[in-house]
Amino acid sequence: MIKGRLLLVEDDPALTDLLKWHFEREDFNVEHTPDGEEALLLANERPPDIILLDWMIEGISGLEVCRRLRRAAETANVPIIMLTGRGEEEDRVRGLETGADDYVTKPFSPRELVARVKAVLRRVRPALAGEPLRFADLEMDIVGHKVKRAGRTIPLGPTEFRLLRHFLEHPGRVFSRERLLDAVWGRDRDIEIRTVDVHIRRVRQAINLDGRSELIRTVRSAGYALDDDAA
Amino acid sequence: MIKGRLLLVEDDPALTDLLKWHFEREDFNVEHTPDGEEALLLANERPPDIILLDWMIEGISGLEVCRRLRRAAETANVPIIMLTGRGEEEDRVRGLETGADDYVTKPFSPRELVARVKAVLRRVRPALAGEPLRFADLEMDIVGHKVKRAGRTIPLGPTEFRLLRHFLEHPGRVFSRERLLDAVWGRDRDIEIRTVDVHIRRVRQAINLDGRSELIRTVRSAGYALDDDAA
DNA sequence: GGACCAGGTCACGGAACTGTCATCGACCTG
DNA sequence: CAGGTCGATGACAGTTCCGTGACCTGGTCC
Repeated sequence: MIKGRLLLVEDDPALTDLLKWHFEREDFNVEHTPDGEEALLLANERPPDIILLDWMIEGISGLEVCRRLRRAAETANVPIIMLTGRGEEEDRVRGLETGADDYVTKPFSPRELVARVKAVLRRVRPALAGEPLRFADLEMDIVGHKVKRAGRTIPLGPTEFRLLRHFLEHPGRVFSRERLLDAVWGRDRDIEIRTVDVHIRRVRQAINLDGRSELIRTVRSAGYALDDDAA
Repeated sequence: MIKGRLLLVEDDPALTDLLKWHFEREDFNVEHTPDGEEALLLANERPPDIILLDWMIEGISGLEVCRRLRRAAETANVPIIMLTGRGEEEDRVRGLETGADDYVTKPFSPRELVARVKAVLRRVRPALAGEPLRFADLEMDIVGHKVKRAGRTIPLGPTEFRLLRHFLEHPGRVFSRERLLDAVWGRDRDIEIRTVDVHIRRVRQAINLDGRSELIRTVRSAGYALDDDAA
């Protein structure tokens, strides 16, 4: 389960490796560059969920990178944590006032940094911390009423959304049509049982659009289930 | 201009005075209590904009206060900064994982703490920090009551302004018409529910003037949401 | 008072969604 | 392999829900 995309801007190879290891262990997707200009390009092209920014890097200074990130509309809301050897109060205050969300002084504990990243993300992306439902490359954001597969947004009607949600909340379990009617349509409604088939098909069509693998397994004479390798 | 209401939970009188002085100089409205239980009561009754919480206080521990604040719906979203003498990595990580937004170790610089409070508020309540709200190429200046898209100023009526503001304060989330009425028009007002549609349309018209992409997504049978790729 | 403006309501038309059916095909079973 | 069962599919009509233009109201500023 991927927690988010992290851009690490750091020119010390040893520290880079250390951080990479820690964050990848926590299921972050880590991109890395030692260069300020390149960081701006990367961030602009595909904004990450959070940026770790060393103050002293090749090319332009981290502070300037921070300032420019804030100015560009695409990255204005991306949280930034500054990493630095400069521990003077003056520097800290300047870093925070430039728009950094946190300011961590070297040497620091990687575990603490991970905790700080999570704290910031919890704040900025309730969707990320609020644990969207995931299964394989499928991702459902409940509060945002949005479904993505491999990053692409999938259009779903209300009933299809509820149906898929029910599967995502009980991955791997097989549900009979009756139970699906109860859970998705409501216990009292009087619906033809075969209608479930049709909605299953619609969900399948939607989430398999660009030739992706089947995720809903048919269990003959039993029902349906969400499954990694459904035929 | 008042930057916000701050609740200080701290039992050291000297430190209390020092912080009070610093924050009041920055136009914060500071409430104070040395007691954990009382802090919970105060916060519950009228949630402040941010809480500074000492770990070692009379009665229950700061960590426990933090946990309970997070659990109560009224205060679940109020940012918390922990102040403490406990500098061990273990403690820091635990504090951050309990739901604190930042963790500052004594002795600390009051100026840095102020900067950290502002950084957290900038994130949580951009309006309080005097920061404009941003989403994609949309920009709202709360104090100046001005909205721009891609640099161009957009005229908006008062109600449309409040409606858009509400979306900008909770980007990506879906709101039902009922909830929008509560949030934008006020809980008690008796307004026809479909009126929301009309105002949504007016906001859309205004912010899409020069052929720009749609930002407000319609979620059938659920409501509306601010969204990057709203069909 | 009259012109203007923002806000609220209404009703129509159309788009999207939903449930049903008939048919076809896949799979099991003996 | 033949018959039977069960699921998949395409089409369709009814319904729900949303977008829109038009209208009405109340307030405000000359």
